[in-house]
Amino acid sequence: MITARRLRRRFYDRETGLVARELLGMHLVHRDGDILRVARIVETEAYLGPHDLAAHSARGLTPRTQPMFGPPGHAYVYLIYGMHHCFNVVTEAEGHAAAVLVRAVEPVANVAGRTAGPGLLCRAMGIDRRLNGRDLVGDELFIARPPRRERLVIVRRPRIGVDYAGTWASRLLRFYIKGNRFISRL
DNA sequence: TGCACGATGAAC
DNA sequence: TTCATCGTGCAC
Repeated sequence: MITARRLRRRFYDRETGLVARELLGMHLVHRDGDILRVARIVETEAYLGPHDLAAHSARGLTPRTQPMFGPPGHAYVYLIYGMHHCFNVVTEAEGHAAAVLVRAVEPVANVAGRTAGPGLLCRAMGIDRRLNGRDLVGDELFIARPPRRERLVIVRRPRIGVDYAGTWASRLLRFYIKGNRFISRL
């Protein structure tokens, strides 16, 4: 059972940049009705908290950003540009309001269509706002260690689409697996 | 109640 | 480079 390899709460209750890096290579799992969709995480971005001007939590606690302010190991799913969903995992202690955006995945099982981009991977994996706030230490939506431990070369880059965030725009908080062909942008 | 805009993706 | 499309947050 893949649930035996599921990440526990304490994995998420750590520094967000570290969680973003360690999520690379992990398997994102969505029990979508009778179908178990599995994909390997290959690209992430860290959003550190209210002091990070690129983070949604920088505008304070609002109905939308509520999951970010909640306990670690929960999903934060929101709609962007009126048509695309973005999937994040909440990190660090409750109230810290940090999260990791999953930007690209590589299909492993029951995932069809393109997955190189936050909106595309949500569509391919059947993730939408119904899953907002979902506990990732559960059976419907979770992240699990891959069957084999592998050595990865990780690339660090500035985050995508946050040019408005002043000095925070240039921080190296985007991470991806070097050479992977599912990366959203080089 | 109105309005500017976005952690995107696709077309041109 | 432009545009589709609409929820969110904040101004009025």
